[in-house]
Amino acid sequence: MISIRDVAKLAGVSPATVSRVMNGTANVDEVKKQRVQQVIQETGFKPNEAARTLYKKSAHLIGVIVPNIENPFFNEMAKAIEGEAYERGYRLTLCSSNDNLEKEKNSIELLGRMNADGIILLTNEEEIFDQIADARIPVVVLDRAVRHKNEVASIISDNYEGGRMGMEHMLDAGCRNIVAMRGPQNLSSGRDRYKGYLDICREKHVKVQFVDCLYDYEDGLRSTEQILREYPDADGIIAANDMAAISAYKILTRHGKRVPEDIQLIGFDNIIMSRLMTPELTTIAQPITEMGSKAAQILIDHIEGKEVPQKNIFEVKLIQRETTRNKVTKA
Amino acid sequence: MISIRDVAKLAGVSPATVSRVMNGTANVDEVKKQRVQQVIQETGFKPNEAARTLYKKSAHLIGVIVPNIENPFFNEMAKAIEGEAYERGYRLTLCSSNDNLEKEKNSIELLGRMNADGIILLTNEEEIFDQIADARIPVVVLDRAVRHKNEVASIISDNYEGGRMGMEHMLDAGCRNIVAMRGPQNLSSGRDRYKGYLDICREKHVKVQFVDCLYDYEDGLRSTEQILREYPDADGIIAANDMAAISAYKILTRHGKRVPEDIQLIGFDNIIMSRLMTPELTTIAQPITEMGSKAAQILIDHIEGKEVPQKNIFEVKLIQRETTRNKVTKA
DNA sequence: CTGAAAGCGCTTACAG
DNA sequence: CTGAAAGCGCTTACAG
Repeated sequence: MISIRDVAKLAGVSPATVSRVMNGTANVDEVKKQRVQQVIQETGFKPNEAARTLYKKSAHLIGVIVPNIENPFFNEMAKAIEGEAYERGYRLTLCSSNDNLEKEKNSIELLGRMNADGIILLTNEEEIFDQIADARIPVVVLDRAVRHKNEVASIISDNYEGGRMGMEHMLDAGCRNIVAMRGPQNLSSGRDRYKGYLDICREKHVKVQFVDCLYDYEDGLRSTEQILREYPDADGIIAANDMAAISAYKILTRHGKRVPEDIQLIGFDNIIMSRLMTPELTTIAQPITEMGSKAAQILIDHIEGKEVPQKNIFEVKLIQRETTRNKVTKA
Repeated sequence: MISIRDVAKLAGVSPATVSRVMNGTANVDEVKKQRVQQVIQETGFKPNEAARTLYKKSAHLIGVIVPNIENPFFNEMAKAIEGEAYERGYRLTLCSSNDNLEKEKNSIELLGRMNADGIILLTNEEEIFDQIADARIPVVVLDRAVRHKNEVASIISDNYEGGRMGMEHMLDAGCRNIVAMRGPQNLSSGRDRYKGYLDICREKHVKVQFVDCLYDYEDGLRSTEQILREYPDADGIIAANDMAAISAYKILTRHGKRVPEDIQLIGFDNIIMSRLMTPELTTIAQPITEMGSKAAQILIDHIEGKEVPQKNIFEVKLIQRETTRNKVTKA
């Protein structure tokens, strides 16, 4: 492999000068600069990042830790993060933790050893923050509201408002017997959505009816069965998220219920799949791509020494599609 | 940050000895070893990977380049790759190229500069191989049949046999007017699936009917419309892949066609979504996870100097679900 | 503007 | 078994 010394020799300058030309880090005599650039061209010299990293203690690397990269929600986030990071000259290294705390910890340790510049965290393990503090790497928390020392910022959408909007829409759509799936209560998104739902119930004097449900397909199946058992006359389901809504649609269909004629259904997130499925899913949209980009942007801004907003809350909005009916005017 | 010299000092040995203890690369006196390990424990010393990389010219890093990480197929592959790589002590850096050749090239160049040990390639840009040759990094090609110099191995499933199986199943299911979506002909998977379909047509004396279709949702929509226009009496569609089948289902439903009563539908790939959708999709399954793992395994084996099989072809199999009917016994 | 020198934090021949 | 030394390939004070 050709090194900076080789280039220097060929161009008749010192390695320091070559470095200065490459990085534009100081003025260099124009003709020498030309010569250096020419030699770089001709030899196809590529600087060794490891050497650079060793000196600068920065690998231009961002670690992204997601619970499961297969999940469309994280997946779309990851894509947005990757896009933004790439634009800014950072690479991304991925860890799909699969709820394996050991793996998460290992990944963070390794990130430290690799001189990663920052971490974007989409998981919720409290324990992990010690590890992060240890590695002394700035972290941006995405879709989670945690408070911790090296946390630079958090990016989240307005789940509370989304919870309200979902319930309001079901009421507007004419549902009179709504059951909510309450999302995981160890996550702020689950808590806030549920709180929004509750507040509308109170304001409109509607009975609170819910079952618990995780954010995944399997548990969506289970909890829909539970709803059908415990609330056989339900005419509306507010799913914990889109994935659970996909499960709900399947179970409802299995039981011969038509959506939205017999029972209406709303999701949360607006993952791509919600639009691909048939019927298309009504849902509360989080701006997933914007949130992912923002996370990368804020982290990199911070890495580069800029001042950065700590709390970043994105608006959600109702996207009405085919699993709920249009607003019915009261008789 | 604490370095190997600090550890050495505290343990009363030389840095070389600490290195030997950490890496188990030579015998070290038992009591010194104990002391070193103790100091490492107490100080929480973590070796700097950049320094190690600089010397060894290996970052224990694998680059994965996919056309689009959002696509469930690549996504599931990526997860499998990540899992295997992690087990073997390699990290993974991700590039979602979005069919941007420039980005792909940049990524590969950067991979070289970062001392990446290998690349797993899921894209099909011919041009890119020059870049790879330039970077002198071994590459394993996944789901693509390309032949090139630094290509260590290729992993692929038996698309030809899958093409045959799909068509045979449609015939068995009682279809008499089948239309195939012919996948992208610049990809071996598209060519081979189509070839399998053709051969069954010939063997069974069935008319060849097809439209062209890319592997994505949008084009699936378009090409299904085309089928309905050009072959209004079709009673079976062989989709280019599962994603296109998802589109087809939507368009068919829009046109008031029931699946499988009026028209039967089969996909290809067995992405997770094919099982989540309602009705569940009949499809030809590729062992996506196994293929991803294998790719990582083979690449790492090669990196570590082992001999490795060049061609790796995985079997496909029919998974009959709800969009086709059971075998009808001939009258 | 520019080069010689030191240093980033490891690893591994080389001697002993 | 073990340490001193050199080297991996850069970057940046420091002098001039």
